[in-house]
Amino acid sequence: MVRMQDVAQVMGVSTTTVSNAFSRPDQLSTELRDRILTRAAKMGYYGPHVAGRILRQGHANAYGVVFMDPLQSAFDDQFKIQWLAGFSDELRTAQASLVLMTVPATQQASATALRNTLVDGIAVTWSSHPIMSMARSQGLPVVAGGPHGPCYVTIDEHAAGTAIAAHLRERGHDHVCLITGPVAHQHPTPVTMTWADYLAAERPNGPWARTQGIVNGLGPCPPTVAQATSWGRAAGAAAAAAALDACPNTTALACVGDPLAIGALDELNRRHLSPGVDIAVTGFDGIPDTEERDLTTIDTYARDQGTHTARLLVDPNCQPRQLILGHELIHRASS
Amino acid sequence: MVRMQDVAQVMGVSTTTVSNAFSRPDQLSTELRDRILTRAAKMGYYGPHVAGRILRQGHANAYGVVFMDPLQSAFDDQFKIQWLAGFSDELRTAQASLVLMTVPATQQASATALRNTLVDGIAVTWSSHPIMSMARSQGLPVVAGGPHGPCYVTIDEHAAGTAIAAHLRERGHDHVCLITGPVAHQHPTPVTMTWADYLAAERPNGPWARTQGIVNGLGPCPPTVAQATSWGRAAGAAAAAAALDACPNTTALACVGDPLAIGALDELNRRHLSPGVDIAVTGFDGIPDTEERDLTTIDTYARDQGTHTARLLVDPNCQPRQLILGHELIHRASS
DNA sequence: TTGTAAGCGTTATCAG
DNA sequence: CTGATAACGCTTACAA
Repeated sequence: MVRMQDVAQVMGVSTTTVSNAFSRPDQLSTELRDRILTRAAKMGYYGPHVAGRILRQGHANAYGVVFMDPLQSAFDDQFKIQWLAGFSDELRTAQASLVLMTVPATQQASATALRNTLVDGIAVTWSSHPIMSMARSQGLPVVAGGPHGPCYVTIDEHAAGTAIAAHLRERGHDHVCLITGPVAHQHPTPVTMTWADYLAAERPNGPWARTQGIVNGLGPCPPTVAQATSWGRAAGAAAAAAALDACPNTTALACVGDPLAIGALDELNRRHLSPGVDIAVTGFDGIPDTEERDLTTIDTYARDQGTHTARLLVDPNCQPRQLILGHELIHRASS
Repeated sequence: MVRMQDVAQVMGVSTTTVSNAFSRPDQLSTELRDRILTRAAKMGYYGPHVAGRILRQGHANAYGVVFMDPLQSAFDDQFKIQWLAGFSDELRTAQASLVLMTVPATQQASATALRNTLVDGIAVTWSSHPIMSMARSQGLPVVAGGPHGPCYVTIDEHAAGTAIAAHLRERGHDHVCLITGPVAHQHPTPVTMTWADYLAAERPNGPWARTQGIVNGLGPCPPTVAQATSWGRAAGAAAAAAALDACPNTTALACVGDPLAIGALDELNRRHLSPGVDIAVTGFDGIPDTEERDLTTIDTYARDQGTHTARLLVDPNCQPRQLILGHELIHRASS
């Protein structure tokens, strides 16, 4: 490998001058700089070695995004995709690198990840992960995807939930079924229950705030709950089926995520029921697919959340550091 | 910042011993190791600094994946998503980091990217990009996504194209329209033409091999060509509409990518034509959506391609280094 | 405008 | 099992 020193030696100048030729053009004459650059190229020297620069400067200009599961599950999630697109674009304009980290939610895995990854900060897309506190205690900047810690980007999930519930109430729905995914407990098949039972059984994990928001917005008419086996579309269809069978008088399905809601629409199709006419369906997040399916939902501006997260990471002086972005009710034919 | 040396000094041992305590447990007594580790933790030392290690060892244990466009377009592409999932899983088992690089296809951008990114090798998902030769000339390992250079992972695109064309011929289709995306030239609206004209007008970029394979497989009945304005679903629908209007006797639409084909199915729906009965439609790549739409396609095993690419990158001794993986015709109702 | 020299934090080698 | 020493390749005060 040819080093900066080699170039300097051949040219009969100091390494400083060669360094400047590459990184601080204003520190030497254009003429000398050009000579150095062309000579370096001829010698097979293509510029300062990244590792050396990083060690010296003390930062890598790279930021990590933490996902819990095998990446596949993140890519199946349009919300995360949109979020990542925004995040990535912002990093690119800042000339920074993006490192994708898949880290199981354990102390062990978090420690290993932090010891093997060279980044100047990390973003965690959803709620809590042991890596968050671990990174913070090591002095590594962290931007969270929920209202935890000193720096985060989120929306007012509770208010958003309330808004969509209010939308349903205005339309006279007083037999709502809430369709949600696995939170603390995972069942092998969809389970239906009363809100009171659900409240007693589950822990406030996952999108708890939006769930509570929906229920609060429903006011005096607590929903029944159908708990799907995953947050995906097929699981949503199965849960909708279970809900409709268990509570035939249901007039609306309030889903805690868009994929669940799209699955519910699938199930209505299968039963030749018309969404928005026979039964209302609402989603949550505003992923692109909701438009085609004409699904009423809350747009949580995933892309913007990603953009702002990157901005906080790149610029430690960016204020404020606890961002609660807006959301928007998208009223479509499904309600 | 607390360094390894500080720990060594406090403990009254050499830095070597502290280093060993973290990285080579067999080089010292368990008892001493434990004392060092607990003491280090107490001092706020969480393990060797990544940048130092990287500089010393000469490798970063990180690998880059290069995308041309803003990441959004990569995420809209299910083939790339699947590919990336396989790639990522393989890297994870190798304990290596994954760096996402979005690099416009210019010399300038490629040079900048290589100078700012710390990776031990890169993968380029499709065909040629200036960064490939640039990286190789700098001694950085490159795995390509097409049959170029010393190391690549691909399938026999020509054979795959021939296979799907043969499938159509067996079913008696002799008025096939080939639907493809923009290759060298981009038109503002879909354009239809004869194969001869297309051949004369376009350069052998993009998925040229699979296109030629399809045409060869069609044998004595050259297709007409409809060139869509992008590789996406909506563009596929528009191109299908143009094709059906221009050539009413068309009996089959052979699409060069699955999204185009799904768009074509959309258009058939709109015209109340039945895929596989009134008109045959075929796709290419075998993305997950094809199953639901009952689309005949070629599964190119995107995930496997990603996995093998990562393996070649991680293990420079892995042989052979020019992989042509298998593909499979998936016969469904659309033909 | 250019040069000198001191690190940045680690690990490999080799000797004890 | 432990320690001294020499890189790894670069940047940046500071001095000339």
